[in-house]
Amino acid sequence: MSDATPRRPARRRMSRAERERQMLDVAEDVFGERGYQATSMDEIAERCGVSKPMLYEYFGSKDGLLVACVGRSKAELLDVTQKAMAGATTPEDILSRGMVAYFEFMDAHSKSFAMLLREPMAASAETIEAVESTRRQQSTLIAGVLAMFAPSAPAGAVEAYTEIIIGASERLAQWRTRRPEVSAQEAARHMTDFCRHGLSPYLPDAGEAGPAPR
Amino acid sequence: MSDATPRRPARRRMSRAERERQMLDVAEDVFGERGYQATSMDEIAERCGVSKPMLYEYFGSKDGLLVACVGRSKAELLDVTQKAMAGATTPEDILSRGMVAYFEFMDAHSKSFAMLLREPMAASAETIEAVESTRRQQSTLIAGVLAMFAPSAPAGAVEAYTEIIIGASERLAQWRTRRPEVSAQEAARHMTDFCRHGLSPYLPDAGEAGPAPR
DNA sequence: TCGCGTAACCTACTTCCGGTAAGTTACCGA
DNA sequence: TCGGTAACTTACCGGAAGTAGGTTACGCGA
Repeated sequence: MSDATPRRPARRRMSRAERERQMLDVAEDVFGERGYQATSMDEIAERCGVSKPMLYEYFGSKDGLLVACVGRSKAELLDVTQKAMAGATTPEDILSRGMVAYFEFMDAHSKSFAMLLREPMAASAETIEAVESTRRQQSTLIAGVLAMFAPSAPAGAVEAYTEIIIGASERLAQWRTRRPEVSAQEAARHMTDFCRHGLSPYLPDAGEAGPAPR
Repeated sequence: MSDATPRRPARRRMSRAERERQMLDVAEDVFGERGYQATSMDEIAERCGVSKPMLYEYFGSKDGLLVACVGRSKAELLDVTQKAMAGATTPEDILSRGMVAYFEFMDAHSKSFAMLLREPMAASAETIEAVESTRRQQSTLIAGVLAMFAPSAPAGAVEAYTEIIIGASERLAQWRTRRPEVSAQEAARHMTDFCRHGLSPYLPDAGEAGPAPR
């Protein structure tokens, strides 16, 4: 009556690499569902069909697990955005394609990335550093594009503009999680329009075009 | 040898309002120093010269305490930015003064606000909501300005631009914590320049001015 | 096909911290 | 001076991160 099923259907042994990938998949899901704080290592372990010490064997700590998740996505994000920008020629096109790829990546990882943008926090300096490192990676990409197409811009401005673009992109990505009817293309268009001309088309003429004076 | 001092110098009774203010001051400090996660309620209690249950008496939970801190700053931020913008007339001036006030506010609360921007997360939905509420407050302010000076802009764009400005501001504020040599005025100027004309002054002509086509 | 080394895995614990129940002290007004 | 109440405390609970040490099963050579 009791154990007609030996109760060991899903629990099979796996190689290190295989188990590691599974753990990362599960962790990304659970972190995305519950948020970092509310996620317990026991739950991740259980969903993996494995006991808690295995997670510590593989990732050292709860932070370590999150950092590993971030690290995996980081590589993917760079790959996706770089490939998207590769085909373009004009600055507008580069920015536009890059932004579309960025927003589409966020769609694919919406749950877990929304968490990262919303709550990078909780955790250790290491986690923050991992997220910042992802930002730096994207910043480098953007700064390169800016330097290439706007060689006349002062260095300080390039750096500031890079930060502006990063911050704006992340905020727009979060906004889209609350406004799912806004497509990745629309969001990217808002972004490129704003970057291209800023608010000048809508403002009363006060100084016309040309590099900002003073 | 042991207790020549009766060891009760700071520990005095206080009225509810007085104690509450002190707790918020201490909590803002400690959260700013250690980050949310790494801060223990015991430490805040000790620094207040009071026992832990008092904190729970006053704020209900660790989250509640953080939310109260955020709430207090929220009012101050709105006040400061609104007052700064009051004297201006042109859109550029409004934006510029608002941004300077914002960055100066961040300087004054640098530790704790850097934490909020860096790690809004850790905590509950309530905490996130408190931070988002602060953003909404500032968004309303910005959207109002946009609507007033750019009535021709489509509604969808206004909303998106508001998000862009919020995200960009926060990111620039964080950037300044790593680049202390950048003054609030400089950062504000980068922001206003970018908003006014975007990248167009630096880009090769591809379509001139006018509202973004397509 | 038998054994044996090792990599995958588990049970059972400690510690730390958020949160709470129930009791104690000191101020204030009558 | 004395009682009521607001401010405050000690001493605890439960849950989750992290760990020590032992166990199982798979691969592989003889």
